[in-house]
Amino acid sequence: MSSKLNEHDPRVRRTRQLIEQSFDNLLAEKNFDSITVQDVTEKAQINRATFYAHFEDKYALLDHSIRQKFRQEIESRVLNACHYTPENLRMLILTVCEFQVKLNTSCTQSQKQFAPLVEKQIKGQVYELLLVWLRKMDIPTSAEMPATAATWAIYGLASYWSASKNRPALEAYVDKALPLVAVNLNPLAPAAV
Amino acid sequence: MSSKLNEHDPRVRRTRQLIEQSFDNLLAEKNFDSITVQDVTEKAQINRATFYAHFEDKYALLDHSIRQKFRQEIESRVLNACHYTPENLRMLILTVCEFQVKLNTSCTQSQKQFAPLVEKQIKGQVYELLLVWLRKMDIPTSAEMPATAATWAIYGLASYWSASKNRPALEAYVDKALPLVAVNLNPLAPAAV
DNA sequence: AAACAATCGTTGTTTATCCAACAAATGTTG
DNA sequence: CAACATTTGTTGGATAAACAACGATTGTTT
Repeated sequence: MSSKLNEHDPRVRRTRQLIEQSFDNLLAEKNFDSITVQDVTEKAQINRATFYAHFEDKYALLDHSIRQKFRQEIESRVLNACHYTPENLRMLILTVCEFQVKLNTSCTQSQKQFAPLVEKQIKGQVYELLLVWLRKMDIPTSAEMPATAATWAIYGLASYWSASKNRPALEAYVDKALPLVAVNLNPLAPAAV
Repeated sequence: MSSKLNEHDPRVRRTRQLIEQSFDNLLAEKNFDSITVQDVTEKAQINRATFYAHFEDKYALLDHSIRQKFRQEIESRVLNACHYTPENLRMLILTVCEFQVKLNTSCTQSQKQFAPLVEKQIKGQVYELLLVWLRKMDIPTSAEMPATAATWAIYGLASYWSASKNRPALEAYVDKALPLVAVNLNPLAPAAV
């Protein structure tokens, strides 16, 4: 770990990418517990010491990987996710819902142990995004509390939906969820969504 | 260029690979003359100075690229190219013939200017390979002259074939060419092939 | 339990790459 | 032709990655 690496250095980007994709490939073969740091570095063709310059250990890599995947999921759907629009909020909720489902279906049984990790990362990402949105709106109150409330609301609604026996259509569900969340982001016009 | 880079260093292998494949991709887009070193390094996401640590200029890269392609062509056909067998010699002749044809057909007009370069690289590769073969045979005479004769014979026969108006079937042609070349590699039993 | 092997996390040193800057050569435009 | 822009090789200094080695855990075998 030592001092921080320069994120803009091409070398750093390269090795990080190599580590990430090697890890992804390994996860498709084995379960997480049986993956060693050596496995990752061998497949990535990088030195083992270099790994530790980027990640504290393989758990930090897992964290980062989950975070990355969710972020990509958002960015693939939203043109400019950096400011609030009702449409962006829709997409955010929708993304969280689908991410939940994907975990329940496409992932192997053995990977469900990471549910709490995933929850933490998703909430973190959502919270950060909502903070950005709120701070760009000129509101008198602080942004932290509305962001927290909205984050938990979104995650809770998504969990509820993904766990439902026979889920309603996603689009329709999100339409109903939207005003419940937006109310925290529109303090000036709470009912008009 | 400075001092030589360590060929076994993973970093060296990586950047060389990046340069090579960026160059290949660019050649598919533009013609060689309009490709700059900057183009290559930008596409490869490496620093321009690093390029010059690997190649003297873009012409050296072209040389290397041709050499590489021909070598791959051989290695894709021959299991163990490191010693002489009649079958390996067959494959070598065959490879040179097909390489010639490929240049005359699939390549754009503008790339035919490199014919002499290609000739030099092919002959170089063939010669090196024949030298290895000859030196593993316990023959009293030196290996250089037989290797030279065979190299030119192979290249000449391949050129002749690829330039023919209506080419005979490659397999049949190679069968006839084989003894003409093998005679230089079998000094002890020249007629028995 | 003891012996053994594999993995871990760290360290000091060497090497490759990055980066910014430069003069020189080349290409382009008016 | 002259002014200008682009590309070319090269340089010195900073930083990331490679490498080998190490003690410390951890896991396995007997």
